[in-house]
Amino acid sequence: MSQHRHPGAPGRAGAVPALPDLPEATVARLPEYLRALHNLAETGHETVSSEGLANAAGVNSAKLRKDLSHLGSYGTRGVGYDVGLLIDQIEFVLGLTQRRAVALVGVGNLGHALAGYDGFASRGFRIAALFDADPSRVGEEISGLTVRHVDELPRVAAEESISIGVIATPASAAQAVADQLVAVGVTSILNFAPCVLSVPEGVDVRKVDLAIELQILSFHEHRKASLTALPASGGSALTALPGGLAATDTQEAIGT
Amino acid sequence: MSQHRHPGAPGRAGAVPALPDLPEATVARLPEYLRALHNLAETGHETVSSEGLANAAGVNSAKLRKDLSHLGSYGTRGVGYDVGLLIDQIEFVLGLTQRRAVALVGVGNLGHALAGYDGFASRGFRIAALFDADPSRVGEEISGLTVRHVDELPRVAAEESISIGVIATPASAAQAVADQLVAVGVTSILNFAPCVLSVPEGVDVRKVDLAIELQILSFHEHRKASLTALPASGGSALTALPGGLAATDTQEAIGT
DNA sequence: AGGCGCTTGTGAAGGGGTGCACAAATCGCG
DNA sequence: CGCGATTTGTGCACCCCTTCACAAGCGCCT
Repeated sequence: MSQHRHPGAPGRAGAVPALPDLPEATVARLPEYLRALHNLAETGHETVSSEGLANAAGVNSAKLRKDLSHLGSYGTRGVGYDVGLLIDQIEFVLGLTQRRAVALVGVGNLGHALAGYDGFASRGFRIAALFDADPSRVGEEISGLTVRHVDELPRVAAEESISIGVIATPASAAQAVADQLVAVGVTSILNFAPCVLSVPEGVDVRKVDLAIELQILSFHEHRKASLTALPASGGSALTALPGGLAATDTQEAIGT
Repeated sequence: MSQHRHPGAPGRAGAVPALPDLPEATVARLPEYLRALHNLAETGHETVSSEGLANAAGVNSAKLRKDLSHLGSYGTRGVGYDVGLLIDQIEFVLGLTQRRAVALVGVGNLGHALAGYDGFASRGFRIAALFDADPSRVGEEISGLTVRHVDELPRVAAEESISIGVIATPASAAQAVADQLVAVGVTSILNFAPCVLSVPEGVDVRKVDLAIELQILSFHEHRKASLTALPASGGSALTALPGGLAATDTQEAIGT
């Protein structure tokens, strides 16, 4: 692999640039490894082999080794990886050494659930503020936080250092909210509204659309149904799956 | 809902299987196109160019054309695509001509929100039943549905034809629920629990992990921050990493 | 009728990701 | 102290996907 570094490191040999630029696919898997590692740590494991960790994370072991090699992590040949060390490394690379503040806009059905979701807190995030445009919702208390009007966003952003904005509004309001978030300096947005957001360069948007996931499953369901209605010998789609590796091939690549 | 319009069905006798097998990446984008098309239809558009639709869906126009060509859809050169026709074609391919029944297991924080999410109903799905293992939750009414105990799943599955199972339980319960779903014949599962599910071949699992999305954003946020604070500052946070990311290995082979 | 502008559909090139297979490295044990 | 068992790190080949660029097709206008 050509280890081309950024063009701006002339003199210094050995001076390591800020972060290795990881393949996007690797980045998407690191959180999964991290979760598996925490499980292992809690059950008392001190080291783990690539095979074991890959298994726990639901991926191929070669892929896992390549992923970890990208971030320069050293395992020990013949032994495996040090669980604690690996956790620290991945958390550092993912920028989780600081607890990031999240602003959640839209406390409807979904927003309520997100505000109360303890999976955020347990994995390095802190919901710092809740917003809604509906005056009748402002003032409501959810999970110890008071809902504020979205117009207060600038003031709150000045106090707290908002790292990520989460949009859980109806689609019709999402773009306006995104604009407001960008205006107060938020450069990472997680969008639950079913619509395309346009944002300036340098702002990252990830989208989660619950209905889309169902529609993708629906496609496979439809395909499976149309296959069983096909050839003779009652083979059924289960035995007729193509290629060698039919198992769990959907369990990945969400997003991008 | 519309009729049965199989792409290329008339005239071609048996040579073509019921469904073209689309690239997975294409399948994942079709729902996005569908949503954009519905928006266009509501605003009175009868046709749309690949450029226009690609724009509305947030993708490259060449990619969109290739995607649509995969499902045999005809646009008209010089004009574009017929919006209504394209909607029918995509809905057929995705298996949305029937309204699919969804069983939701786990009515905690997230499950509540999913049960009330109207984005499902508006896009071809019907939540047919709610389940939970907690007896204190059984009997509760949510969005017009009564929560039943998860042990009733077999009986309900016998009445309703469950197409997709959604798991919104804690991670500790997810595998058991998945097993139960598989046992009653569900072959598509959407998993919100942060864990890896193992299922038999032929069962599709898609996973949505809200915290993972935040962690991916956190990575990019971290990277952006480390880039702006770049050149002369030798230290950076790198040295804070236990074990160090000493990627100083110049182990490049002699190649070329 | 014929030409012109617009748009689709696709061949081909390039990039990225995946998985295999193996050499290199490390540990434990005799 | 050296050997074998074990496991990492990675070169390589393959495959999928993306993107460009362009010929072919269609409607409209003259």
